[in-house]
Amino acid sequence: MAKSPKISASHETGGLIVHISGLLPSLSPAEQRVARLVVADPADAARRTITDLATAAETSEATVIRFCRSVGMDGYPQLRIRLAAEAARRVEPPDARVVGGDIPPGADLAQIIATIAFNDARAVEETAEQLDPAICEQVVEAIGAAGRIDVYGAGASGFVASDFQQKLHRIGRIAFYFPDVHTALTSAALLGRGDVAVGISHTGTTSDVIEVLEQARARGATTVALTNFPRSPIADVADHVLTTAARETTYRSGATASRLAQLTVVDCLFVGVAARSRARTKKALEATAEAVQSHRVGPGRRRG
Amino acid sequence: MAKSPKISASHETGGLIVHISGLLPSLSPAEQRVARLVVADPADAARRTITDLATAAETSEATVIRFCRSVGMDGYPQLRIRLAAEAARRVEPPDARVVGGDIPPGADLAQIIATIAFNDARAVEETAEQLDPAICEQVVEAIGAAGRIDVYGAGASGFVASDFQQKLHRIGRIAFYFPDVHTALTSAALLGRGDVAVGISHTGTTSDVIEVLEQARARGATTVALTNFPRSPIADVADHVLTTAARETTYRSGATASRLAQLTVVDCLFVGVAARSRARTKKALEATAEAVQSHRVGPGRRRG
DNA sequence: CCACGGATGAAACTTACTTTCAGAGGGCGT
DNA sequence: ACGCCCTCTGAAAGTAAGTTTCATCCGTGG
Repeated sequence: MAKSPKISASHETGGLIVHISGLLPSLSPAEQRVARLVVADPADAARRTITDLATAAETSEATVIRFCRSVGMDGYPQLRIRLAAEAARRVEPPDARVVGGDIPPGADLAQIIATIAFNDARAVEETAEQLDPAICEQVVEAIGAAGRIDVYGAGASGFVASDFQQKLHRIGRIAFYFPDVHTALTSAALLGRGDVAVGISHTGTTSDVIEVLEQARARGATTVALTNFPRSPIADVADHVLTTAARETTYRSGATASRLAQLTVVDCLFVGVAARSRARTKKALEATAEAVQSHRVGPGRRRG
Repeated sequence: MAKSPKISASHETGGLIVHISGLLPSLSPAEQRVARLVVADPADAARRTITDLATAAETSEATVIRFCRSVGMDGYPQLRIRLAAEAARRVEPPDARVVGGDIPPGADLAQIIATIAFNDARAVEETAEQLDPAICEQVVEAIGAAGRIDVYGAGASGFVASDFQQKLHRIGRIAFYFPDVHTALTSAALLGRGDVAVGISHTGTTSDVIEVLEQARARGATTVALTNFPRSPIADVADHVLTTAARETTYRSGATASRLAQLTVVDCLFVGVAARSRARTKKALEATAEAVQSHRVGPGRRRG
């Protein structure tokens, strides 16, 4: 019977529900009815108004307030918020997403979205984890000091290469990308000491890219490879090897996860280079942003 | 005209904060002040009373209510609860990685990598969370049944557009991408009922893309917009609006996070379309893979 | 049996939330 | 340029929610 109201409930950012169940026997009957409702479905309780909850517990609002105080809350709104938070936290992670696996034949869009997003996000995170900052640093240094940067890539990796080129260009670096192998070879032949050549190939076996990188290296340029497989042939012709960490789902050989991983690496390099010369970079970025301004229309608030 | 597209506000069980940031530019100034407070610290906002929040945002309670309605809530209490839930669910990043924020001036490569990867992964996850499967389904249906698909995008979004085109093409769909506005317009003019036009623009304000999409729609094609801002002008010319959820770091206006988010959406659509006709798709993929085989060298693929 | 004290709900009260309304300001067509 | 219209905005009125007070009820111990 010994009843001590207002149990110090200071620290439980977490187990509010647990805390309440613990206090349950020490509560008065009417308060217990409230408590049971709350414990049974916190999320639902959070949605109710105090009057509503009181009615559901077959008691008065006053008792609900007393209950709030009994479990250490200031008042009903605070309880509500805590309950909402609590309920949100105990949401189980969505159902079985096959890591790196294939999409099941009968999958609906929701499943597909969950699976893809999961794998994509994983690829990005894991790539970042295994990326060697020291090597990145060297590459950033080289690019930052380069007279000229060539970026090579074929097929899917071509997009990434092109993207990198555009980014570098945008901050005032002299960078090139060539969709065509022959042109790329020509360009590589004109590189020299102090220049940088970046070859991107997911498999690391794309002969075109390897060939071009080889040429660049022979001319004295610093060569960088970006691939998912560190011991693939492309590594043999690169001074610095950066790796992605994508486990590709067979079905989508469009290789999106790997491309996202590549883009992340490219982005890191880009920011690294940009950070080296902040002022100059900022100016360049602003100038380029301004340049496309006339091709934008007003923000357009619709909503009748 | 006035076929108003469905803004996927319905499906936000998850990314309320993200949803709000997407809507931010379409809000009125006073509401934006409120929104910014909310986005900056949801947990704190949930603790405040409406009067308190209004004061903090230097506006009136009425505006806060308007804000609640603008983002799809019934009223302030509901917003509070949702915010509390949201805040509880999000695990704070261990060290000070400024979410969506800028890279600190003195940052070393390791920090840069961590920050970028975090934001990139976040963008992918949050995009998937708020993506409406029902709308995706409609888009997939349309594309699957389309006689022809045009994909439009300018600048950074151009890469994504081009990527989507390539993917569709690879599974045997008739798809086009045009780097040039005039060519794109010409193509759009030749679309008709049953065809699909996809416009990609992060800001949703790229006039070139909007114009082309408008043209396509006028010719009877089904139009799809992919943007970060659901109430931007591009939404007005689209039958279906798909949204990404990237909070862009100012420094890297290369807009990588948003591009990753876009690629994720594109990938979902791609897999969705591919899944519709599995056998045919698989055959096409294998054929295209074989075609580039001769451009691959040696063993490469270590690790199994 | 009465005095006492905790438990409880009705009602008064306060605070928070919501709606209404009119003024300010900005854009657009004439 | 002018005036119209439409949107944004906060003040104030109005409503609903939350909180306090207090009288009552009921069981308990003197």
